[in-house]
Amino acid sequence: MQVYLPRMTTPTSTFDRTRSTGYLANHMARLFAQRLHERIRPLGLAPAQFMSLLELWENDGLTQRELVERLDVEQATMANTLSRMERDGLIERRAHESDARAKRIHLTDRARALRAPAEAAAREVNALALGQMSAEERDQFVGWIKRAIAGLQEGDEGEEPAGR
Amino acid sequence: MQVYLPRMTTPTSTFDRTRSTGYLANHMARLFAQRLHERIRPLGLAPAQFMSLLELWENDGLTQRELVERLDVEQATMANTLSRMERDGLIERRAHESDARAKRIHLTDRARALRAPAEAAAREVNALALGQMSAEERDQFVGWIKRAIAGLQEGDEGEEPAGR
DNA sequence: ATCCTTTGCATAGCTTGCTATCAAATCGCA
DNA sequence: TGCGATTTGATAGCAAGCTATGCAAAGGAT
Repeated sequence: MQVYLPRMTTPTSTFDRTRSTGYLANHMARLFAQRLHERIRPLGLAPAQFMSLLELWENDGLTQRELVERLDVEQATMANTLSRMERDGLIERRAHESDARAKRIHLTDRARALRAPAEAAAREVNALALGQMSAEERDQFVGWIKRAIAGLQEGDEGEEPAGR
Repeated sequence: MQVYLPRMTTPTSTFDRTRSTGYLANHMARLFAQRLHERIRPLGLAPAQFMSLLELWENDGLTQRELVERLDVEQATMANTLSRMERDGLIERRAHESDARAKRIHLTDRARALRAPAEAAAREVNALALGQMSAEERDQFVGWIKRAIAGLQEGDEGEEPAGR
């Protein structure tokens, strides 16, 4: 039954961060990055470099633009990450054969050699997070994250009006 | 039935980032931050400032150390965030009454006034992400994120041996 | 052929995360 | 009492995310 409670001057728990998906997503992502970083640091890698390598290991010679589209980061972010990777001897930027503006990103031998240990590190970190879950639970978890991503992408302010 | 396939020189899809929880968690968190930022930017707020305000709105006068523990970021990160908030007139650092090292963080009127619109923005973003999910699904999703967080925290290398 | 727009990349400047150090204050204990 | 160890906070330096700009090359339309 509904009863009247004395009105508090300060509203309590108006927004509970410990129950906010956005807050928890941020926390979880920071922890993922930390655990990954401590494991790949000995390889001379940082998390965003590993992310870029994941794509380049499969598709050597992509342009910066293609990487940007596949990894969904801003062009400027990718340009800076690639510069650090070039500095560290992981990639080379070679001229594009038919477009003088573009450059093809090619892996060095060093970068190719890091594939197995780096991927093993990432699998280790995923296992930490998913530890107790069954295969079905993991699939459902991943599915929900993907649904959340889709919802957040639709919510983009600058979204193009459909059909253009 | 198991058949032998020709051995590829390059292992294909050794690690599929589109199925990696860590990769997806990073992507989801970036999108959450982007959607939140576009909504609270007009208020003069950035995401980490909002996160700190969530705690200070409930507990004005915490020390930096207390904020660090509650939000699980490094002390240096919090010190810098607080400096920007001070610069922007959101907080004041006042002397602690019994410990000359510590400072109490107090909100300004401006910060207090931003509570309602900022929390509304955050709720909007959460709704974008959770859009179609039922209440039960949301609870389960949040529960799994928390389990992942717990697993990742245990996996901390520098963890203290239990009982010390 | 010549403009104008679009595209690919680089750069500057900002926030937020991290590690590593440092100074000052406090605490604990001999 | 005093001294070493711990604690609190600031600062430097780096990675990686973002927006905003600028430039040169490519493409398109007239």
